[in-house]
Amino acid sequence: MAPQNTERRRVLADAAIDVLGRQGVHGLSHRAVDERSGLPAGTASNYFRSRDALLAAAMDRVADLHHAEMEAAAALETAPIGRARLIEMLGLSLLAAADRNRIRYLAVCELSLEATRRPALLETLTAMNEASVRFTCEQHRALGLDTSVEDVRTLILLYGNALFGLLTGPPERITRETALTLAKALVDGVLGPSRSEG
Amino acid sequence: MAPQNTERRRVLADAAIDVLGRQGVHGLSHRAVDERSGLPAGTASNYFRSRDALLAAAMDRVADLHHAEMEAAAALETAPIGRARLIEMLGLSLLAAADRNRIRYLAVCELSLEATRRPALLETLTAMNEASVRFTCEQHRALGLDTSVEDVRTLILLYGNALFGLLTGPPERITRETALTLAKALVDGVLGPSRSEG
DNA sequence: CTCCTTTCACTACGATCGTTGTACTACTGG
DNA sequence: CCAGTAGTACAACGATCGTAGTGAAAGGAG
Repeated sequence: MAPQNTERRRVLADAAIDVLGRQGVHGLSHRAVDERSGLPAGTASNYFRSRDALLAAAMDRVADLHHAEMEAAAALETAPIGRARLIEMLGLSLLAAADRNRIRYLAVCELSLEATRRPALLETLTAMNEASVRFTCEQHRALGLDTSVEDVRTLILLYGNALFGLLTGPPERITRETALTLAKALVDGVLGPSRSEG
Repeated sequence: MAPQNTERRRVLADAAIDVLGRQGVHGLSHRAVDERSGLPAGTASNYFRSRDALLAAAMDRVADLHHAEMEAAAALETAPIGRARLIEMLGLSLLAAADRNRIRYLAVCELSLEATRRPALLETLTAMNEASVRFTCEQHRALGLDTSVEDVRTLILLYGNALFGLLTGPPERITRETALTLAKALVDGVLGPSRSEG
């Protein structure tokens, strides 16, 4: 029977994300995950009996990490903020994702593309996106911004994909400056130039 | 010796793009390209002796197609245009890429991600991007818009990646309406709200 | 202690992969 | 007509893949 040990499953899922980010979908195999995790050979195939299951585990784990990060970021900011501060927050978050968490978000890109062909992945991916939208909506309200749901959706779509551009482009373009420029373009473009400057 | 027959190389490269778009990088193999192209088994491995060469061929071909398409689109519009028309052009181009040419641009996304780990691919990819930037600059000038090089660069980065979002998201969101909304956000965000309405 | 169930490490199998090599075919100039 | 050359089809190699199975360890029940 397939073992349930959650801690090991987590370790394996993290290793899978690492492999995805570094070697891409083509590099993901049970054996590669075994090596990356440092666990004995055969362990990955033992916990996730198929490659599909491995992919799904990586996707789930990535969604969890993403949610945790969102909540952590939200906890830092509670008082109402203005347009300028919103841009800064978005820009810094963009930079962190492209720089510090580069490998993980590269894995997200790989998984997003893979989800195109795997309904199961697409499901948790869109769920993750919907959660982001809901969460960001609440967050905007808490910060005193009355952004519409549709605008938030557009903002998140553009944000996620500016990230893709940053990740796949020349690495030297991953700077605080570029990230802030992008964030400003996103916010100004979606919310309008300066409807509620504060 | 490796055969030079350009026509066959083109057919094989097109088949490789098709495989990339439909099955992803993981699905790309000499044999898969043979099947997709309808050519006899072994042909792909004959023309492109390694998988790397196959990937590079797909990348080159994609760049060629992209350039051809840009020039074709440019030929349709010669007189000066205003902000509104620019948004419409961008939006329709976005829609076409996500809908009509879906498979090909999915392949571009796969290749972009792969380029992260393959310097050779990254080279032609950034060359393709630079060409787009230069081309778009000239085009903007010809259309009576004085967009700065940096703004064009940002615009193209966001454009290319809004495309990623459209491609990887739920298919039902690929509509003329969404495309135009995105285009408007891009233009307004990068160029400012309405500095030179016309 | 003994038995039994659960968890785990490890092995084995067929299939497919990337790659290279070899034989057939269709032209070239003589 | 016959070499010689370039292009093509096809076969074969070891390596790796995805998956399933098997036997050992661990831990609780009687």
